[in-house]
Amino acid sequence: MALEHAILVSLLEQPGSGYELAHRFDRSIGRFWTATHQQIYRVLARMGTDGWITAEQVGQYGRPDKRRWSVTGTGHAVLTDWLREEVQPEAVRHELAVKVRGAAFTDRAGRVALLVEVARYRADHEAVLARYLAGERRDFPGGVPGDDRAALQHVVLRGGIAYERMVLAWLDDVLATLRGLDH
Amino acid sequence: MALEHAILVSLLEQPGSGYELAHRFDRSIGRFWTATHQQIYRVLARMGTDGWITAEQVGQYGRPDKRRWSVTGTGHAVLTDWLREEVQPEAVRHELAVKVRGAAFTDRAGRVALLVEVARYRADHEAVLARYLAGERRDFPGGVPGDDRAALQHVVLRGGIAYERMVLAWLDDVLATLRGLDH
DNA sequence: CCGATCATGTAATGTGTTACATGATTGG
DNA sequence: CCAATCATGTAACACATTACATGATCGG
Repeated sequence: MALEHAILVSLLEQPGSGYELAHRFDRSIGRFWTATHQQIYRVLARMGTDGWITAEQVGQYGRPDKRRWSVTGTGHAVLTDWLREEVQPEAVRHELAVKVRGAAFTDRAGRVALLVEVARYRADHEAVLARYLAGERRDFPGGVPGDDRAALQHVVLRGGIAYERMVLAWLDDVLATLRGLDH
Repeated sequence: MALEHAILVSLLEQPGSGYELAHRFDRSIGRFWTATHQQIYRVLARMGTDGWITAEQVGQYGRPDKRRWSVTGTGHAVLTDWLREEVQPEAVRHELAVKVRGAAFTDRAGRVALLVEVARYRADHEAVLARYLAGERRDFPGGVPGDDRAALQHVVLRGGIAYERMVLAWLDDVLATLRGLDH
């Protein structure tokens, strides 16, 4: 219901090709909305025919041509309307929580395997946190807010940082709990 | 990829009908995996034909008959195999974060509307936290762990509590940021 | 010359959502 | 008698994922 809107925000921040958008959805935007390039191309095509965005053909020397999409007046209006709608409760899908409860129904070897996997998963999240903190130092040095756009991007990044810190603390709790089970 | 597994865990904890499962997915399991009754019935049927679960017809006086599903040996084996697989990175979909960044492209009135909506959303999360804490007092009084299953259920609940506290703190940050923008 | 990057897509399948559909009992 | 709860499903559609497909240039 909102990939369109995430794309509108991203193109308003910076016009670009489907390929570039796919990369942003792997990096900055992907922190809070994921999408693959296949999804993005399909939705861009629909948004184009609906008049929310327009493409400008950009010839590049030694590169395939690309289409630089930017948001039209209609697209901007669609976004402002959407911003006024209620925020829907998030659909939660936390696989690890299912596995932790499932650990009650496996043997000692299975629990040890889960413990190892949780430790690996924890390392992934530690790396994500490190990336966020590096991005924060790079893009928001000194903690002084620039313009409104930067202030809003920064508060979203702080959300990502807070999320990762919470996850790491919880994973420590999970590890301690798994270690404390009767074997 | 894992609604089946969430259902296996839930049925191992307690056999029950599709209707009952739908309710659990509205309450306890729904904290970390959401599903509607239509999805659940479809998946239950497939799991039944695959031999992961079996139904026992339960006649009830003054109620429609129901099918009490329970997990077979095959189903249990499917679950233990799945527990050994890698945990996939979660697909993040955080609509509010998109809206916050989108707020850079709307006018003062739109930002005020968003502020009001964030406050409402915050109240929802405060209510969820209160429910979790009440559930914790009810199901895990004194903080003394019972058996393994209770210890695992409790650590998952603590994760939900930590998540809600993190969200509330971040929403305060968002509210302060929105109030601090140049108008 | 080979792998990475740039750039765009189609096709098939799987999953999720919304709407529709039925019918009984219990409690107010 | 009416709304809520128990109980089960189908059908249509929307959305997401995975696999397949192409073809150019740049750097080592």
